[in-house]
Amino acid sequence: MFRGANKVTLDSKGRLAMPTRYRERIVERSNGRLIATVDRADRCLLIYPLPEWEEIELKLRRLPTLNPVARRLQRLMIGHATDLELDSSGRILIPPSLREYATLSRTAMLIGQGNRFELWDEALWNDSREQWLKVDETAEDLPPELESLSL
Amino acid sequence: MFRGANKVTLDSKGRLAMPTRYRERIVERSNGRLIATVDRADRCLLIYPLPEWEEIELKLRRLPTLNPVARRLQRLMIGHATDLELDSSGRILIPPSLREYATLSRTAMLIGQGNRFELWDEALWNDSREQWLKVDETAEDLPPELESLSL
DNA sequence: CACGCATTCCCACTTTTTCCCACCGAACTG
DNA sequence: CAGTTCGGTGGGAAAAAGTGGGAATGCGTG
Repeated sequence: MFRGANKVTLDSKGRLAMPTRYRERIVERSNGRLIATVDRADRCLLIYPLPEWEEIELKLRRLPTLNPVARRLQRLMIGHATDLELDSSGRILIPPSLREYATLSRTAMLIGQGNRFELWDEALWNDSREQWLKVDETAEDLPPELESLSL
Repeated sequence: MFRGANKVTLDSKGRLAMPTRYRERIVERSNGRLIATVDRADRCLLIYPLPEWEEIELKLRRLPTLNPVARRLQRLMIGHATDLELDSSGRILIPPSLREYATLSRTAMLIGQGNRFELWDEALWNDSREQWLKVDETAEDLPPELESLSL
């Protein structure tokens, strides 16, 4: 599983050096093959090892094509899903369109999230985090799944 | 399967270079033969490898002819279906009538959607995408298939 | 039958992408 | 404290992909 927040840099060609502690696991899990796509809610990218992604894609594709909500989700997620591969120096190349979507500049944050990574522009990540901390969770109605959550 | 968003250009003759990463798969799947037709809901084109299309056409033809909705779907989709073929440089020629339907100008987006592609005018794609992102999905009634979806 | 328009095929140029190597800095080790 | 190794970074060269134009072929028309 992937954990932790890493400050990473995108060079002028859009390449990103995957932190070494993840490399071995990525190679053994998917032979270095990854899929990047956009996040539906936030301006960040989601990066999955290929096998993990294929499960998700299968679920998405089974959704009814004529349903507008499902269609929207398919277009965003499958429509932006791009194959990436670790190069000989353990870097991945983020294509321009995805870079634009997530407003990625030179410094970014790579966040481990279990079966995937999230890639955020550094400034946006910091701002968002501050926002999340400000929200008073107790004032909200928690969905039932969270009521019983024990951390 | 086809995924990802590709910026493509239609030249003055209406030709579109299929991104190379898809070409091999298209050739082995259907010997380079594709079908383009119109989308029911949006001003974009749908492009299927021939065998995939034949399945779709079969499903459409099985729909009850007396149902007006089904009839409309048949007329739109089967009625606009056009044979395309990859030429020696991996390009397809989009016929003028379909170009008009999807208001395609010089720059377009080719979106992989599993068993098919969608072809959008670039500006329309960008606008639509922004619209989709603005919608707060949680506020909508999600179809039951989506409720439990974990990405 | 001849002419003109439209389509198709093919070639060549330009730009982009990919691959590879070399350098720099930091950290660890002897 | 110096030497060595490893991770990160940048750039350059080779390869591939995209783009446009021109010639040839086919079709419809006058």
